[in-house]
Amino acid sequence: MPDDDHAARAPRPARPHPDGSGARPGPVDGPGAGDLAGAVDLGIVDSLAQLSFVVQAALGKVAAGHGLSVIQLRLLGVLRDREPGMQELARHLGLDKSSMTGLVDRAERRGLVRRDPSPHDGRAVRVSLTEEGHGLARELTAEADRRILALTGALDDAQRTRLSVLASTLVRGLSTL
Amino acid sequence: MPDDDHAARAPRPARPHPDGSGARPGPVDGPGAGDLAGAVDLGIVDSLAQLSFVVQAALGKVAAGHGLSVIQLRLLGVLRDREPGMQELARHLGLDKSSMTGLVDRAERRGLVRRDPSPHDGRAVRVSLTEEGHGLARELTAEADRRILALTGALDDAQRTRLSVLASTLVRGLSTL
DNA sequence: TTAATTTGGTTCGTGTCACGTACTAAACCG
DNA sequence: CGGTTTAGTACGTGACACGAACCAAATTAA
Repeated sequence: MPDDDHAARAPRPARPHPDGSGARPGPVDGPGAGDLAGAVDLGIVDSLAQLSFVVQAALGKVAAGHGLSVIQLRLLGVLRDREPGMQELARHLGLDKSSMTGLVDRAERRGLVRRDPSPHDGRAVRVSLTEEGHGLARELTAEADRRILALTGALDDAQRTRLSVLASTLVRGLSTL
Repeated sequence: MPDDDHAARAPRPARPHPDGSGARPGPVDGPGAGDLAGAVDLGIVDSLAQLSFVVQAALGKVAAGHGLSVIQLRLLGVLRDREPGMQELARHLGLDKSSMTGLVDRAERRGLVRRDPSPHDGRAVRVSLTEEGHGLARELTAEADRRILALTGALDDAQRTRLSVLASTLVRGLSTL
C-alpha cells in the first residue's frame, strides 16, 4: 500500500464527517453565506468540524506509525520545550491529574519520558523527555508537518497562507481570553 | 479559570495545543511565512493542528453535556440522514467493524439507536435512530453550531466566511480524491 | 510551634473505545 | 452442491479518562 490507511489506530475518517452527515440541510449557517459560482461552502460549523476530523486523523496516522496514540503524541509535543509537573501537564492537555499518572507511566515504560523529583518541592515531579523521546518527538514533528501540509494540497500558496492566518487568529483569540 | 471547561468528560483540551507546545521554534513552516505587521501566524501546520484540538474540544463538551463521547455524537450525526448497516457505518466513522458492535450496543442501550434486520439480506442489520435519538441529535446539532460559532468570535463576518470557504475547499479536495 | 488546610501525585474501580482474532450464518459463485 | 466472500458478533487485550479515596509534603492559621 502507498501511504494511506491500514497503519490503523486512532480515529481516521476515510470519509470526513463533521458530527455527522455531510449532506445536511445546514443548521445555523447564518446568512446566505454559500452558493457562489462553483464554490463549495459547507458553512463554518460543518467545515471546521470536518476539518478537525481530517487533521486529527492525520495526526493519528503519524502517531500510529510509531505505535503511539494521539494523546501520547501530544504529550511528547508538550514536553519538547517544557519540563512540567504532573499537574501542569494535566492542564496543558486538558486532562484530570489522575489521568496523567497512567499516561506518563506508559510513556515512561516506553523510555520516552522520565520522572525526576523536583528540587524545590518534595512532593512534585518533573517530567521530561529522554534522549529517545526527543528524537522521536523530532520525527513526529517532521512527519506531522508533511502530513498536514499534504492535506492542504487542494489549496494554492495564497490560500494556504490565508487559511493559516485565519486559523491562527481564531486560536489566538481563544488563548488570549 | 476564565474560559469555562469543567463540564467534563471526553477529551477536551481547555488550553489548545497542536501536538504539543504552542510557543515553539516552528518546525517546517516552509518559507518566511509569518511575521506580518501585527498579524499572528503559527504556520499552516500548527494553526491547523491547534484548531483541530479546539474544535474537537468544543464537540467534546457538547457531547459531554449529554453524557456522550465524541464518537457517539458522530454516530448520531451519521444516522441523522442514513440507515446504514454496521459495515457501512464503520466505513463512515473510519473504524473497524468489530468496533461497531460495542459502539452501537452502547447507543442502543441508551435508547438512541435501533437495530433492525435488513429486509434483503438475512445477515445484515439496519441501524437507525429512535425517536429519542433523533431528538437528541437535533439538540446536539444546535449546540455544536452554537459552540463552534462561538469559537470564531475573534473573526469578523468576512473572515469567518473566508475561513469557511477555505476549510470547505480543503475538505472537499480530499473527499474528491 | 502545632494544628488545619491546601497542593502534588498515586491508587483503585469503572466505563468507553478500538483493535485483532476467531466464529457463525447468510449470500454468492462456479 | 461445495467453496468462498460478506455481515455481524464474541472475546480478550490494552489504552484512556474519570471520580473518589488517600498519602505526604508544603503552606497557612492559630
